Amino acid sequence: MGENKKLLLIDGNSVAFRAFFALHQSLDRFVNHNGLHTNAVYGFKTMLDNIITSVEPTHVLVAFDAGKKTFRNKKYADYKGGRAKTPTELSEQFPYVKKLLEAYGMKYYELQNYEADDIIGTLAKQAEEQDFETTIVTGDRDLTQLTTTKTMVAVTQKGVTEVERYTPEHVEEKYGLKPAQIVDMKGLVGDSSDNYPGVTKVGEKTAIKLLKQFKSVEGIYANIDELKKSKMKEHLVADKDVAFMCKDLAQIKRDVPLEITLTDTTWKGSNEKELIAFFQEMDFKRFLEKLRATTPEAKTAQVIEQIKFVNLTADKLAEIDFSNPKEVVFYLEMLGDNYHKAPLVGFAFKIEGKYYVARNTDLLREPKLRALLENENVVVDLFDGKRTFVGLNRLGIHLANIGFDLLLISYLLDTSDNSNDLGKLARQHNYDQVLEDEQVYGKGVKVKIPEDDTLYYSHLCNKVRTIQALRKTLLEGLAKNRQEELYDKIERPLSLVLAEMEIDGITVDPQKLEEMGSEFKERISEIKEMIYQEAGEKFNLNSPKQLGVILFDKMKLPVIKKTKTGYSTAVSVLEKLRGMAPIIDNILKYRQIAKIQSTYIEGLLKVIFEKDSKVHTRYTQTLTATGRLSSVDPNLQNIPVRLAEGKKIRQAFVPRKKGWQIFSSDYSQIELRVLAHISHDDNMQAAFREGQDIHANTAMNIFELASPEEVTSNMRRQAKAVNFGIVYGISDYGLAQNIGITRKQAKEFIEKYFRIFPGVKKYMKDIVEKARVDGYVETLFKRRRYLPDIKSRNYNIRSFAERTAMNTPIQGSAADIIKVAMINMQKMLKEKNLKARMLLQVHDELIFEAPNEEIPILEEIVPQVMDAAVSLDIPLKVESSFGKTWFDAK
DNA sequence: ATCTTCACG
DNA sequence: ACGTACGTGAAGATA
Repeated sequence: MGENKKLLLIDGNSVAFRAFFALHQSLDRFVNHNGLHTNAVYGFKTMLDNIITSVEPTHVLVAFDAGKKTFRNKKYADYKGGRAKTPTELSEQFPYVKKLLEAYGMKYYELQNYEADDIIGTLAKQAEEQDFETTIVTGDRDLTQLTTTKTMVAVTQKGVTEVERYTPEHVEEKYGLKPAQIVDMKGLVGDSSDNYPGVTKVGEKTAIKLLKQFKSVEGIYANIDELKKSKMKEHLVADKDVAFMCKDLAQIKRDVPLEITLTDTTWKGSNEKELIAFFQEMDFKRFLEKLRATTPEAKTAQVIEQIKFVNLTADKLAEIDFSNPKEVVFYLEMLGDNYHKAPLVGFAFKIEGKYYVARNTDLLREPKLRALLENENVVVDLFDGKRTFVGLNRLGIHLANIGFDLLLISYLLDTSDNSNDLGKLARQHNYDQVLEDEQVYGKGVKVKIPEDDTLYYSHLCNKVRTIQALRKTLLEGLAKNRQEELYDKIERPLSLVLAEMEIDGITVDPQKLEEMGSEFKERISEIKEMIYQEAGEKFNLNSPKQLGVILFDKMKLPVIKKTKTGYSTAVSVLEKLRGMAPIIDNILKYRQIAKIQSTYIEGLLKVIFEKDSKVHTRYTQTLTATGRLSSVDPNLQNIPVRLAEGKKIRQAFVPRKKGWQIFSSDYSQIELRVLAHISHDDNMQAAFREGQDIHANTAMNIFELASPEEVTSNMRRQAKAVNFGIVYGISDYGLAQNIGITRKQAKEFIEKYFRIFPGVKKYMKDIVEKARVDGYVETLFKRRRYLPDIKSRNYNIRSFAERTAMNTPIQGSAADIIKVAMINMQKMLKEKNLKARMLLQVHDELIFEAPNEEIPILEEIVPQVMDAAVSLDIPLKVESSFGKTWFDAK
């Protein structure tokens, strides 16, 4: 029986200290939702996992120091004196380290008047007598004195994951001493962190030499006369009392009157449920996921209270009377991301306290249910209103009144944590009575709806319950942030506007794409041939790695930039190599056309819906950190426009009917106008009020010109880059890179800029300061972005957060403005009974299709509505155009 | 899954 | 001294 007993003893304080300082540089990133620092807990946990894996203990005890004073202070009042106070960021974590241990099912112990060392020493001795194999983990090398053939001491290295294992052999090898002599060495050398001095001028080297000769402190003094006359001898004689006292202090006690026995330290493993709860409290998301993924028991360990539900059928529906419901919580399930075509596989709802659930979504078309969803007086709470609206629309049902949208509100509360999975998101709000879809449906190619009714129906009902459970807290959060208006007046109505735009889709002419495709295909193979000729071999042109070998190894062209994995072959690099070899121009041309071909011709063709020859993008409303939309499947916000070849793609985007036009309006320099508004900069505001060309104006100022006529196109181009730089949170380096000037020149530009626009300079300073104080920045409409990195000690991380602080209110407010315009625009089109449809949003422009006869109306009302979206200190400016394709609307 | 590149505002 | 512009999505290669 004896040979299997393995005891693990951990010096809790020492390991927590090590963990804390090992992760000190990322202190700011380890903060949970309650503002608690968690780096030491995290490091401690990592250490525990490692040591458990390697030791596989049967018994565990974690010892802590109890209070400040111990018996050693009676012997030496200054023991551990002059120590810097434990940082509060660490001391606040000790209770949670203990909580972690409880979840791990590990005993911990502390005893007044003794240090953790002494508890460990005592138990190690007992373990020795009872034939345990013992491992001691600590950050303190003093404990190596406890090393024996049956007791190994693992001392944490720089981090906490690596340890140095001390066996008697290793001690011998490292110091040339027996473990028991470590105390003698301490007595001679002293310990600055424990604040006892040792013998003057005796360090580790001298101490070891002496101990090799005389075995112990006692031995040294018994034979002190044998030593030759030396300064060292004088010190030894003078500090004799000190040496004995220090040895005594360093000696770990092995007979502490413990109230626990080794039997009490028996370890039976961790409590999964408690661990999950604990990780949730700490916001240890990766550990949580790992736990769920790797331990099958974890799934069952998470107790989810079973919901009683009615499995709805047409027959049962007939018996139910939804007398006069005011409110319903509803969830529609689809299998797949693309809700324009994903199979509708089930639904669940709660009404008047009861849950109903079914697989067959056709039931929703039954008059009773349809009436419920289409009733304007019934508020429907849900998760992802846009998705639900589009899904129901496919059943011919028009969802009338959305109340609480869990996904949308969760995003508004914190734009940076934006999961689209209900279960994942619920856990972020500390609610765990629902699984993630991946856990129920699987992932990758194996995704499927469970055949087991109870399992599946419970999951759907759990989702409904989650929506209801989180409603109150999240709405309170919204109120606390004063974001009710942002939700009620902007995001919620916008979700429906977007739904309609997505459902409408935009017509794409596949023949046109095919036509262009075959043309590009020919050119690609021509250029390819030329490149292979010049390279002298064939290779995969799409591989930056292989291209790098050709250019930099074979052709010996100069390396301009490297990436993590090798040579960079990006455009900026190739441009610098231009003229050195004709191959470069061909590569650039190849890249340009290959991109158009693969992404925009082939890519777009793949996503055209057969039945209507349209593409139906999805706008992600809850993704970007700034409040912008994004567009996927296909992305219609990055259709080429800058270069002539790519721009042709736009010829394939056509109106849905003959005799219709594509109409487009865009905000001119909206971000700079927003900046002029929020910075209150007089000069910038004046420039906009006077309707000046802002970039030319900037050029005049930074180049100190007397009149606008002196502004050359190059000056204007550079000034424009400066303006962009300002919006992005300027740095001299970035600007220099961008316009190919020296960093010094860039710096001068920026300084001049700030002299001309002092209000802007002040804004930049103030907003960074605000972010530091509040922890977040806001847009005009109170959209919020948290910036914890702004306090980072890491220059790069902090600088990035500072630029973000400057940029987000600008980019985000511009996003707010166009969102308002979209809502008003859609309303206007309906009120005026126009056939025109709003189809696309590309950050600062709106794209419509309309019959010819409505074009003059749009020309009037679209700019009007966009203009009036918000009232700033300065006017907004909107420019419009139209044509028979998107290409022609320029 | 991650990296690199490149399309857009 | 540090080493970047802000915000996105898609394709293809490579591990």
